[in-house]
Amino acid sequence: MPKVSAAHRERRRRQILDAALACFLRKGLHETSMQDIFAESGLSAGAVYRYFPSKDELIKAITAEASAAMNATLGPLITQDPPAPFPEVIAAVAPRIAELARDGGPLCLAPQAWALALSDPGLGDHVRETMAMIRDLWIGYAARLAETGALPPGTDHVAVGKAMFGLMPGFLLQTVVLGDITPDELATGVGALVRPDLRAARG
Amino acid sequence: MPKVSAAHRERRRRQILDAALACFLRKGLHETSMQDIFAESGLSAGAVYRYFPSKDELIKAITAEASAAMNATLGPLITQDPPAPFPEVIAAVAPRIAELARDGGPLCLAPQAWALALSDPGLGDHVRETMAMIRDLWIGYAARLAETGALPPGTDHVAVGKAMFGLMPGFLLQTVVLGDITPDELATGVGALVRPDLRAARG
Amino acid sequence: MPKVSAAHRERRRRQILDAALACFLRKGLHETSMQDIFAESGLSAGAVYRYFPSKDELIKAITAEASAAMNATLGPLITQDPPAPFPEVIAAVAPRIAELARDGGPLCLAPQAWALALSDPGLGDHVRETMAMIRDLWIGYAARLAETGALPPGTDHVAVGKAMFGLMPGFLLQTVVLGDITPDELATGVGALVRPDLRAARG
Amino acid sequence: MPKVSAAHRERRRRQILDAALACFLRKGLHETSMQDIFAESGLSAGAVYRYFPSKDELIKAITAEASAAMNATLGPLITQDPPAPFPEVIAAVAPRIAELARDGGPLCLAPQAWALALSDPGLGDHVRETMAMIRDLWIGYAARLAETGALPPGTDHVAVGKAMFGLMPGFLLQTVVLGDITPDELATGVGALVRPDLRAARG
DNA sequence: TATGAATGAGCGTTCATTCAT
DNA sequence: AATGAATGAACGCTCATTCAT
Repeated sequence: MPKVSAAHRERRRRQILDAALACFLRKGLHETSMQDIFAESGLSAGAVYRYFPSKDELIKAITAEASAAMNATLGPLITQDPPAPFPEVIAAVAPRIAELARDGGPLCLAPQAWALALSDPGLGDHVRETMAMIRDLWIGYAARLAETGALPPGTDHVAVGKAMFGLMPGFLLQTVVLGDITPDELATGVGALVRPDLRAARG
Repeated sequence: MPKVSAAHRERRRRQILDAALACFLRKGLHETSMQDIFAESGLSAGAVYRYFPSKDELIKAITAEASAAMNATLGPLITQDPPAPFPEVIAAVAPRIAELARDGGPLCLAPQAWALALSDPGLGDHVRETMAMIRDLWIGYAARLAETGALPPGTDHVAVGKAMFGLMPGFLLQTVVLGDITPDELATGVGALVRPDLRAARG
Repeated sequence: MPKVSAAHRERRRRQILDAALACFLRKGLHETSMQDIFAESGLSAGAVYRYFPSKDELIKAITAEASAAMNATLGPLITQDPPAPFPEVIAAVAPRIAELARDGGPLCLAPQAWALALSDPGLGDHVRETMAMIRDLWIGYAARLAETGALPPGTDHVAVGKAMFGLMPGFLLQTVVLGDITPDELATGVGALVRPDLRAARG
Repeated sequence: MPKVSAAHRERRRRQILDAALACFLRKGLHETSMQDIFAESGLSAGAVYRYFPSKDELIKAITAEASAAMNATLGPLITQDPPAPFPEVIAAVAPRIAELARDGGPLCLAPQAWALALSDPGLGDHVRETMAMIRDLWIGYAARLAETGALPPGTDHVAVGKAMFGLMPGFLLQTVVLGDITPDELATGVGALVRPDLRAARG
């Protein structure tokens, strides 16, 4: 019989996750020490370690939340059938990404997570899976586009999906690193680039 | 009057830079210790510190080399006037990026450099400048495209340049993290996406 | 008036002691954490601490059980009067020790207890008392041997008892550390060493 | 070309080993923290770790010194051919052991080393090897005794050697734990126990 | 009686950097 | 110019123990 309620446990978990996110955003993943997180959360070392067995697990949990947010944002917009025209999707997705990436949003950590994929084998797998999952959303979208004839017959929808997905890191990077791109700007730029029939109404 | 020749100093610098790159690629920027670099270079701590006053400077020098390589690759392809059609540029740029990002190429470090921009104020400025510089190449290319009429009059060439630039991090990431994209695939995907007049011959 | 029956309390005590012994044998005294014991016993921290106020007390209780087992084994064999011949005693004692020291027997902990005597003042006294008590058994045996004339008149029976006792740690150590001595071997070796009249029948 | 002389390095090593020995004797192997050793030696963490890569290696080095001292003491006394009579050997060995075990002598650590053999796999092998090596000295001695006829033909000299070796831990334990045995007492006790022909002059 | 969340000092170890030689 | 021994603060993590429930 648990000594504290599941709600209490969940609150503690959140408390730790919130503190960790704040620290990670402020100082970076590597530069944040566990002591920083203890201080930020107001909890002791032991308390934090009861909920997360290692710093890596904490990072995993935080990045999982970020990718879940990304999925939740992206999913409804690009899994609908028939698919919305590409410029519309970009115009819808970009502001959501910008929102998640502004000022302490969890997407600010994405570039650090990408870096992890290259230097930390353990966390790397996790990052790779997450990235692949989100890209699959785009590939699926491209497939639907092809099916509905918005892309010419014989189009390699996987290649198209990879290219579409590839716009997102670029936008995110310009948002969080350079800070001088707006969602509208992306929509405008992409709109000016793409073929007219991708702009056509659905169906 | 210098005690050793400039050539000797340059050789030493290279020796250190090569060792640092090897270590950074193998273990990551944060995970590489200065002692790793001493060992890899065969030099003593003092010797390395004579040439680079801190680990940060070493990272800066390495990332500067990577961005110089990127510039050197990109420059000739997109600064020419009149500008080449966009799909041709992508088809030319993608293999060069893939080459620089494969298997110990310096571009493998790019995601780690991006991450630095968000967590390390000192190195961040450097990364930001570098990134802005490369993006300016794309914005200039878009401007020239607009001038030559390949983009409709009134097109926001800055937005277009930002979107074009944004494809590169996405391609790089899929190359180094997921490892399952080819330059051809990017060219195909982008080709299927862009407007017919962007594909027209130059002039 | 007790809230739970003495039997219940005794059962709990055993449960804890059994778990502690299992842990101590598996990981060693120092390497075993209290949380290991909580897990092994299936009890909570609070429950264990209700029965044993500290890890030291748990160790004391475990080592007391081991030395009680040793006493119970040794006592009947060497306190009888008239005393049995020394080789016979060794031949009887060695297999019992080997049995208690094999594979999870409590005597496996003896060397760790000896070590404690030197590094932990609190537990040290307990170990010292225990050791002295067992040695007194041997000194008493030597005294009786002297009385019955199996040792020459004027023999320093304390010195003889100390020497006899001293064979036991050596045998135990070879059993649990090297694992390549049999009780028979000890009996053979000692038999070949001792004076003929110590081998004579009693009385 | 080394920056400091080999002599300097050896002095540092000694300084660390001496500090470690002092700490280990005072507080025990487990209870001594590396910080204790830094403080006792007057050196920084980094300095100590330059010479010994881990606490385990420090313990190995210390116990190796103790066993080397034991070998050096025992060797000349029991490897001579023809072998000295057993009581003489005991009378010669006991005071040397007592000396090494008194008051900060390295043999005080022996029981802790034995304990390690049972709880620490890494250090355990080292302890086992050491113990076997010393026991082999006794087995060799018993073999020579058998050859010279001091033991009856057909005597199992391995068993005799194991029994002889076994007296040493017992004596050591009584010396360092109980502190109430003298080398003379051991010699007396053993002398009263052994067969007359083992006391005969050599050859 | 029993729970188990919480504590926080302390652990072994690393590492960027300095400086006497 | 070059060495490499030395520094010492900081790291991620553990653990015997307590106490509100």
